[in-house]
Amino acid sequence: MSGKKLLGIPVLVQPSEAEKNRYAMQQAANAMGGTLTGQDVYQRLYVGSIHFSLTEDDIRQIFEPFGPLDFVNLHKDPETGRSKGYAFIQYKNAADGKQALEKMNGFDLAGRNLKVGLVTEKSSSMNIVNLDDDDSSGVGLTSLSRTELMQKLAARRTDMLEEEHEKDTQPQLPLAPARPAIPTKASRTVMLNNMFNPAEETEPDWIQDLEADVKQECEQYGRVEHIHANEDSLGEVFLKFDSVAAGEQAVNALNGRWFGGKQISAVFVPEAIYDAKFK
DNA sequence: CGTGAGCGA
Repeated sequence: MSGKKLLGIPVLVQPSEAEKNRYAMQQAANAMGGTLTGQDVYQRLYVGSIHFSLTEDDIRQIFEPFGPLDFVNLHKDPETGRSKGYAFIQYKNAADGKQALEKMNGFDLAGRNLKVGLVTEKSSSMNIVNLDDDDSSGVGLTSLSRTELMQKLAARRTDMLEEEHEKDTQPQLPLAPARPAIPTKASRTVMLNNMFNPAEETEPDWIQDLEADVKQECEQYGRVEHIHANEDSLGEVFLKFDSVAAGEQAVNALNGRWFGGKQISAVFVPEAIYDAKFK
């Protein structure tokens, strides 16, 4: 499966890591006098290298296709609410967890390779029942991640429609993971965020100047057919390229990059939504 | 300045 492309995204499978963890885990389990059975270890998984813009809900969407989850626990900095990039998840059934580990370890999600492994248990407190009230998906969002969230919600809707469509051909356990609802649906229409702060702008024509600059800068990825900077936002710039490939290049090149002291994000916008916005 | 991988309250 290594090197295979899923959703136009390369998949890297790293069996050595998983294998290492498995050995360590089973030895630990044996040493502990059999508190953990060979099945149990697969229920709880460590998921690392998660893109920082993904929420607990996103993680759930990505891993739930393998089977029902008890909880998803994405670790965040309590101060800022920012993701720390790793999570613990628990499946109701160990067999599902095994599938998830094998299929999702190394999965290139939003530009990062997911690390999925067995949990290295802490010595004490191992049977905390962590019930997860999952309606906290909107807490501590910066204005930047809020727009990304809206992005993802929009993407999720179309995903659900597509999944409905595929339902009759889907087996119980998908061979390949169902399309995760991630902000990575490639399109030629793109939104940049945090490109400017209107409060800091003084020139009367700053918005036009900015559009011209951004357009010129972005022509290296492909022909820019349309651009619009939203002056009532915290730096939104919408771009339509001439091809999906160009949009992908732009997102890959620009997302996370720094631009005049601000870190910008670049996400795909479904073309239909884009068109509806600007007509 | 810049989330590097990271095994939790």
